[in-house]
Amino acid sequence: MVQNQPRPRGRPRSYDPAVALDQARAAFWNTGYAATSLDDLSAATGLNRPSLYGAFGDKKALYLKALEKSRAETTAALAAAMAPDEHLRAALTRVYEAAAGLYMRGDLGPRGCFLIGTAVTEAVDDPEIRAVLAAALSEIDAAFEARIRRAMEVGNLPLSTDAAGMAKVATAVMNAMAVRARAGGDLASLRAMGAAVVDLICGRAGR
Amino acid sequence: MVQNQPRPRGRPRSYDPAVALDQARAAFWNTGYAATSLDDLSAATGLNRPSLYGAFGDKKALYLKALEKSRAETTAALAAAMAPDEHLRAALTRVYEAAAGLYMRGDLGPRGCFLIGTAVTEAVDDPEIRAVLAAALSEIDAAFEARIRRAMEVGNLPLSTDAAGMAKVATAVMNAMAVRARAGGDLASLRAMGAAVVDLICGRAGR
DNA sequence: CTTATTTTGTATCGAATGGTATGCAAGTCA
DNA sequence: TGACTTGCATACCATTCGATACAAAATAAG
Repeated sequence: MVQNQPRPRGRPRSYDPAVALDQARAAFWNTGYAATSLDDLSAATGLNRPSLYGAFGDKKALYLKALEKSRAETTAALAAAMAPDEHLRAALTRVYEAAAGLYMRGDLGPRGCFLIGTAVTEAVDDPEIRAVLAAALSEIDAAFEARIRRAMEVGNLPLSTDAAGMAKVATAVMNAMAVRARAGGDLASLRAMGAAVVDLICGRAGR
Repeated sequence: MVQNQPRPRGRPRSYDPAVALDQARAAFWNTGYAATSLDDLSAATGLNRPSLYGAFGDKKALYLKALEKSRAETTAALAAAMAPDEHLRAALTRVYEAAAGLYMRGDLGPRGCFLIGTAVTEAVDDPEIRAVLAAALSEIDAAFEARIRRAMEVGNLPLSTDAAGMAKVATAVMNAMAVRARAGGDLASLRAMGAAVVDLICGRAGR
């Protein structure tokens, strides 16, 4: 928290840039990057076009800010969820339950994960978007892999486990849950998918 | 093959609609539905706009035809790949190897699966696209599940196996491979992901 | 040949797009 | 108070968008 910051010189802005960014992201989230117009973004944020440009730059820059925010939030949330010392099964279950719940939210309908739902389409043609998406995926992989290695050290998983491969599968299920949410899948189906991969990773007996 | 069909009345069309549909799909595949303009489609197919309309209807109808074709091809290919009587491990390995190879192709760069790469973004706002995507996913699930059940009957998997859940995980990895391809992942990484889930499903020993 | 029928190419339509110039409003600083 | 600085709102710009009207071209039928 920055305190006692001297009031800037000119007219104060009438909105909170962080809030506006979230609102813009919500608009992108529903309809994707290409199909979301500046008018849509203006309506979603309450800012008119010139203010949007002043605050975030052009449409692409605004989208990249939203994308980067999602990447950071996802990585942070995942790290936090996997931190506690408990059984791997408990950690993974909590992660997938949380993901399923988050992915089913959305004003217009369940909209999954922002990265999967919007960046994947743009990634082929746009190197910047592709780079952020790749970074996010690799960070998610790393978080799962680190947690799996911890479980191996503690003896919850055999030492012969292919931690990297298993982590990729764990990430895959998270990504696929986001896909299913956008495809209209119900919460129970998402949860079942999470439970199934937890059983595969931790062994079904471990219940 | 329909033979001896009487030549239709008016001026013959100078293109093959099936080829044109594939070319249009290739354009959508790269940049997604919203970002692909009619000019792009016209350039990709060699048809001018009026001919596109005559052959396929408006942009949305053209996209839906491409989407439906992808759904049908995917389902058919999957059914064929899983038909032979062999070990589950062999069948799954072949499926993932084939998927990885297909997903890494693309004129502009690896572009994954058409359904995942283009329909997921549109699905929230468009019920028709969402329905095709949901149908495709559920058909893929069903194909995996049927194959897993066969393996259970033959004794390749324990009878206590959660076939439906396992099938969802199998689908998830296929979907995630498509995501990774668009995100710039290399072929080896895709193959590793496939191998990892095969090990998880069939047991690592079964090599 | 003429006529009927269908496709193709050009040219264009109105609307929506991303982006911006300009003047007014709301503050701080001296 | 008055100069200065910054954000806001209206109006506008050129371009691109999806879609179509219309006439020339190509073929079969009569």
